[in-house]
Amino acid sequence: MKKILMIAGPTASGKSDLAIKLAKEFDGEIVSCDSMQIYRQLDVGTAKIKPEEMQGVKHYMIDVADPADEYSVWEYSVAAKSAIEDISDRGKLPIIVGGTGLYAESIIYPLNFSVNKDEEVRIKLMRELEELGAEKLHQRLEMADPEDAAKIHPNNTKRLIRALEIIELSGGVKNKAELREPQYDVCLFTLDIPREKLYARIDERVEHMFRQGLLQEVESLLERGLVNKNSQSMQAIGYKEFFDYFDGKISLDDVKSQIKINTRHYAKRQISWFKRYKFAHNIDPGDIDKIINTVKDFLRG
RNA sequence: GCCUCGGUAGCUCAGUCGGUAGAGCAGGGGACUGAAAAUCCCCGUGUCGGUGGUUCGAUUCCGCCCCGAGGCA
Repeated sequence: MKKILMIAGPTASGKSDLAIKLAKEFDGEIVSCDSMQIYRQLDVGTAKIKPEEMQGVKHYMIDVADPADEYSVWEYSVAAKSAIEDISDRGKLPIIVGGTGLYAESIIYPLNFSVNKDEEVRIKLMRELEELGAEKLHQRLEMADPEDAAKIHPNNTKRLIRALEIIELSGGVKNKAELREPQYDVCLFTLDIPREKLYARIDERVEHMFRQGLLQEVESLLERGLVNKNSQSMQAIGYKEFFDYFDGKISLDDVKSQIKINTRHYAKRQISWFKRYKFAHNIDPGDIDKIINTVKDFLRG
């Protein structure tokens, strides 16, 4: 199995900096694992690394989709794994970096499904949801796939619809995660810094984004017609909060504090997600010597 | 100075026809391979502004006081 490094953890914990250090130390190349840095033109709000900050280290899976595109784990997984192969074949160390748990999951374990999407079916299901209610649809899922139904709360209509959509389109049941085996030899670091410090860094980062012209970035995206309110990319924190401001419902200060709050919530969810990887090295990103030694051991082993 | 309306959880507010109170947000915890920066679940005791009085019992009724908003002067 190919050896890869993976750096995960909450937003603003210092993943990118650490990744650059390790890439230089171990002759690595970086594969981003971030569902929003995928998009071109979403630079300030996603805290995307700037070309000059890359310090000559090659980056993959950044700026690979248009802001109006819908992107999915499946697409990510295929492209990211091909980048990993490429890096590895050239004798360099692939370093996967990012905070999107599901995307990270798709690197650690193989996905056992492919693209399966149909706008018509989804619209039909959403209409049914309105007419019949979530309870009824959940019961339908229970008939088709009791195991899956047990895992999806009736209030979680987004997941509910997706599950039914998959069943309708595939004519069967959803694939189960339990059957999967790791596809790489992964050395995973989950960055861990005290909550208080993390929140302070988040606040600082949001302030910085505004200074860097976040408002202008969002306005420009809209003015050029590159996105609309419903674009998947506009669901990102740092973007979606502006729409109420454009509608005159809230002030710019409200937008800013809402972004801070949403980012904290997001960080919390990321922390929860990454706890599932019991094999991870939970570590302070400042403890660089220990990290480097851990990587050395990993590469020798 | 007088009148009116407010003063209840960190914030915004609901409520108690008198039996010590509850939502949203914030905060905390969690779930999650198919839209994932998405989506969803769980967690609410606080001198109910202060002080007297009525009452078996007051945050709820009455008096006074303090604070805030508005109106009349």
